[in-house]
Amino acid sequence: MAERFARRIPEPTVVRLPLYQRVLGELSVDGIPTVSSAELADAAGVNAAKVRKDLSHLGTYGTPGTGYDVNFLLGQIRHELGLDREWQVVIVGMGNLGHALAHSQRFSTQNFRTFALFDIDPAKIGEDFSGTPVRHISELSDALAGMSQAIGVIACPAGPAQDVCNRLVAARIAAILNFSPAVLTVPPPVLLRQVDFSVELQALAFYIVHPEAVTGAEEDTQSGL
Amino acid sequence: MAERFARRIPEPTVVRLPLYQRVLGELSVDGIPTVSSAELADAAGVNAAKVRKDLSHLGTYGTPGTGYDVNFLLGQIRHELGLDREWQVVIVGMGNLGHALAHSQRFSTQNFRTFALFDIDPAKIGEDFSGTPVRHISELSDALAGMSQAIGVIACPAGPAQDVCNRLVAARIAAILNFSPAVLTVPPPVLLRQVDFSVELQALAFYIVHPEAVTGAEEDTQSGL
DNA sequence: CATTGTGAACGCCTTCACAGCC
DNA sequence: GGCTGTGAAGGCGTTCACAATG
Repeated sequence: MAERFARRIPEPTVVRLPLYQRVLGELSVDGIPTVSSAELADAAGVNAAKVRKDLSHLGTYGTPGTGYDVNFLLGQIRHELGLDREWQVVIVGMGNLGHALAHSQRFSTQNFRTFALFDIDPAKIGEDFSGTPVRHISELSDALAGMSQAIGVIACPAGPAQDVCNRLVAARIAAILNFSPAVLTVPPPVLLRQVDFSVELQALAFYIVHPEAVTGAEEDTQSGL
Repeated sequence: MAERFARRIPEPTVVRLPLYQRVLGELSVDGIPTVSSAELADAAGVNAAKVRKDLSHLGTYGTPGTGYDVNFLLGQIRHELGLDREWQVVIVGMGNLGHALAHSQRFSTQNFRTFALFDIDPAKIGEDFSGTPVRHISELSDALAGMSQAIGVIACPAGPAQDVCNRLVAARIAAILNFSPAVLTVPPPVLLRQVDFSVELQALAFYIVHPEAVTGAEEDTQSGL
């Protein structure tokens, strides 16, 4: 059922797969039939050895002397990332960030379907986002009833974040993407990832103050992910 | 001038410093005088050994048997992160995400001052965000003239992102935080960091599809950053 | 006696380099 | 000849464990 012996894929590789997926998608649209690891590496801003090692974790898909078949490799990666099925996403917290995420092309693209929106503020209930109404957070469990592998996005302030998180967990969410600046705790097997703007901003400030601490980017002039 | 012999601080540590900074800020507000590495670790969602090793990169600030002085350590970390000075931030791209970032408390807090907003769409020019007007991107160089260490935020679509990036570089920006799903190239010594929502979403999807690939979180039930 | 700071061991990802294959 | 796949080497952060210390 799974692909081969399901060798474990390192997390750094997992995070680069979406990058390759995006680049391959563009190549596919452009009708380019094959890519070498060097070309793919260049477009993705990494080095060729890393690309080959990453792809080797998925299987032996390349052809020596030629490279990789763009469409085939794209399909394999999309499958590996689960992008060949549809994912239900719920967003909790319809402040400015929630608005932005709900409107985002990128959430609706790639088979991530924004399925429901929630807030705790009565004033926001009922607002409509291209057909999806904002509902009160107390309806969360009902809305998620029967969904087996939904993904929750927390876009509320840090204060209520753990409470929202608990509600999502209680509603049997499979995974949570947390945009609030709060350290959250979830029980297994619920998955949790964090996106924190201010951490990135502070990291940039650190490296401006400490230029000597910058790890020189290699071949090209770009900083890695 | 610099702190001691400016030992190089590993990037994973740099990224955790903002986390410690936040937790210590809360402890400070609560009037708590000291923390042990175990307590700090717990609040930050990491383990105690990591906290001690991280902090040891800054200096010998702890007291055996007692722990760390909250206010003193907070000051040291804030200094290290450059948070004891003010940072000018410009945002390019005033779509939904740009709106959200411009309004965000977190950008205005922590001494990051949103100094100017830009867009290429004439319809958006002139809109006002709590006193900061949206200007046309062609004014970027003028607006940044004389600023030595400004930080640029790219919140536009992938298409124009490299062009925007080039304009920021030409305007002598010190660092760029890129929210667009594009691989950007900048010349040194310009710093670049990437925040990509859809990568995180796709990573979550991957781990839902491959539960066996999840690296079990240790002590507590939380997934790391 | 609780807790720090750190050398050493460990694990893991990255990079190298080249045999193998088209 | 060009390029992949991969074993081996290298580098680096994490974890361990304990001597040192107030």
